[in-house]
Amino acid sequence: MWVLHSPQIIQPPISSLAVKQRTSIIAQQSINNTISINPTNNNPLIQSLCKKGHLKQALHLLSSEPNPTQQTYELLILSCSRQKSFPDAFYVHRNMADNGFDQDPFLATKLIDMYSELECIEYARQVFDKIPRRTIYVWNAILRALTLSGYGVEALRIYRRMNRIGVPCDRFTHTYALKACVVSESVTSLSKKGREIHGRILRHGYETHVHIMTTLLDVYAKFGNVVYATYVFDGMPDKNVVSWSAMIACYAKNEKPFEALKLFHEMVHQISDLSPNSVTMVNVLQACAALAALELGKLIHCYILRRNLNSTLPLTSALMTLYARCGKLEVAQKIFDQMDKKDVVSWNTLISSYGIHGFGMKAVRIFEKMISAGIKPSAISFVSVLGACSHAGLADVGKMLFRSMAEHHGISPSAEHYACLVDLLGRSNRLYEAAKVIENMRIDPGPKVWGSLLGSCKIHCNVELAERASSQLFKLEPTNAGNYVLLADVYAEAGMWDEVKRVKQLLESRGLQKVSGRSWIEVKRKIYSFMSVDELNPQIELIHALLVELSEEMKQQGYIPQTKLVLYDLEEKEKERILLGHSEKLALGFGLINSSKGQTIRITKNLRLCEDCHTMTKFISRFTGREIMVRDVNRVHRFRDGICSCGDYW
DNA sequence: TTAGGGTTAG
Repeated sequence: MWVLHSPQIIQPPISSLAVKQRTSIIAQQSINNTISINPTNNNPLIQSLCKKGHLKQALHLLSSEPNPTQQTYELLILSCSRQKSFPDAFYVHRNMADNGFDQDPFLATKLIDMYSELECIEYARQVFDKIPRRTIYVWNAILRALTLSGYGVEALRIYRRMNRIGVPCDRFTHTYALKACVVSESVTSLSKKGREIHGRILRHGYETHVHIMTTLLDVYAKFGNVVYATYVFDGMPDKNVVSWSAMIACYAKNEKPFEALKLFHEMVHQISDLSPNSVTMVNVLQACAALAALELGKLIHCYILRRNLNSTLPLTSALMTLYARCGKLEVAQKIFDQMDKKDVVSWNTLISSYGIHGFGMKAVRIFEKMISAGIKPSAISFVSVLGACSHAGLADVGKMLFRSMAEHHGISPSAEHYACLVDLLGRSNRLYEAAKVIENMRIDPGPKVWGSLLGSCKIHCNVELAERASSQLFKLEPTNAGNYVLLADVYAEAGMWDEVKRVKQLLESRGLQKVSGRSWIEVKRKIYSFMSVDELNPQIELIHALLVELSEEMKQQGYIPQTKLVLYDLEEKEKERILLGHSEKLALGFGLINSSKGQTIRITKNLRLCEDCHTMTKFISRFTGREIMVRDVNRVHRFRDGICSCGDYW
């Protein structure tokens, strides 16, 4: 799999102009009296030129230096890395080989780092292979290089080899090996690998080492294993701001935003010698964004300003996301406008912010503006802009952008991009076109692509394609209960109750449980959580009474409860009762009771907003004169005066 | 000579 090239192809460009330049530089340095010149030893001058960033001149001197030293090569290598110059790097490497330095273990480490920096991992591997005497630095360098380049499996193979042949690993080796576990495709096997490394770390007595244990915690977090991550965190005798931030990140990214906020609170109020930094705050903002906790998020924003924490690019993007996901698109835009420096992530954040609010064309315009501003779109830029087209029903614009990815931007569409395209076409009820896209895919359509098709089949009730998609999904993700529920939804919509029963039996026989609908609402800076048919809230009776009253009022105005959405063979009345118990309706009822008239009601839901809840929320917004925002798993819905910003397309 | 936590989408 490694492409081997001989480092003897590229010749250094030496011209008479270069010789003149060299003479002139020596003269200038001499006049400035900064460097003492020894005509038989160019090493000090080469080193000085490297330190000052004059790589080309340094290289011209190297060509006539008969005895380059190790330090000279070290600085040249560093300079090539900094200037990202592959031909120069190659030239230095060749020169080293000519002078017998290419097998020096110290310089080999530097060469591996350099090739890694230049994204030429095959050359790094070649350097490693040719070193007869490998110090632990050399082993660690190749582990680091492979991991940074995404070759996690290769890195772990080397780690295994080290253990097999008895190379004594140090604390860096374990850290790199742990990180290698994360950068790979096969999550299951590597999760097991992580546990093996965990065991080895304990056997080597590193259980109190803060760097290693924080990395270990982070690896478990990235595999979604919150229990193991918490176990590692709790067992750490010394925790610093990085360990705390990693644990907060673990909760924030694994759908445990309450735990993330609780841990942050503990960090601030109970650990006196630790101060949160901007990285900590990024994770805290993510937790607020997940809950659409605007008031709490504003408090956190004030905390950041008061503590004068560095407004780094990630922190600013996290703030934009917070406001956008809480429905405050204009604030996100304002933050973006005030940024001195913007990177591709800042632009992506703005694109997706407009996207989730349903402003598809605006998102496309921002995407174009980003390109005009000289920012190269990333793979995520396309996910963002295609997602924005999908939310707004801009199927043809999205198709055009999809084509432009490879044609104009040199990005090969990944399964995620195909999933966006399938979603885009599927939602627009171009289901057979979407299925055709899957048929013609050059890469393996993974669960995301089939999942997109199944999701669209649910919206447009297409039994044939839903069966096709779900048969694939049942093979690819046999334990994902959501796929069974979607298929059952399609059958229920089509009135195929025997099939509904069969799918539900399949779900039960496999011991799976569907993800319960959950909604959150923030009232007076406190967040309240609701589940369907919630009996825990002390105001539940009051909420039910209010919802029944509103429902009756709606019926008089022509509303028909969409009882077909209830997957149980029950009496109509009972189905209506179940519909009224949906978590988003309970949260809405709670919001109506506990907030004053001028306030916007903000609700978050962990799944797609149900059609009946959508209809009812539209009505309530008009009937009560309230502005209601519901952010579901896909997008933001703003209900005002009986109309939703999604235009009933979501 | 080397090290840990961060933003965007789905």
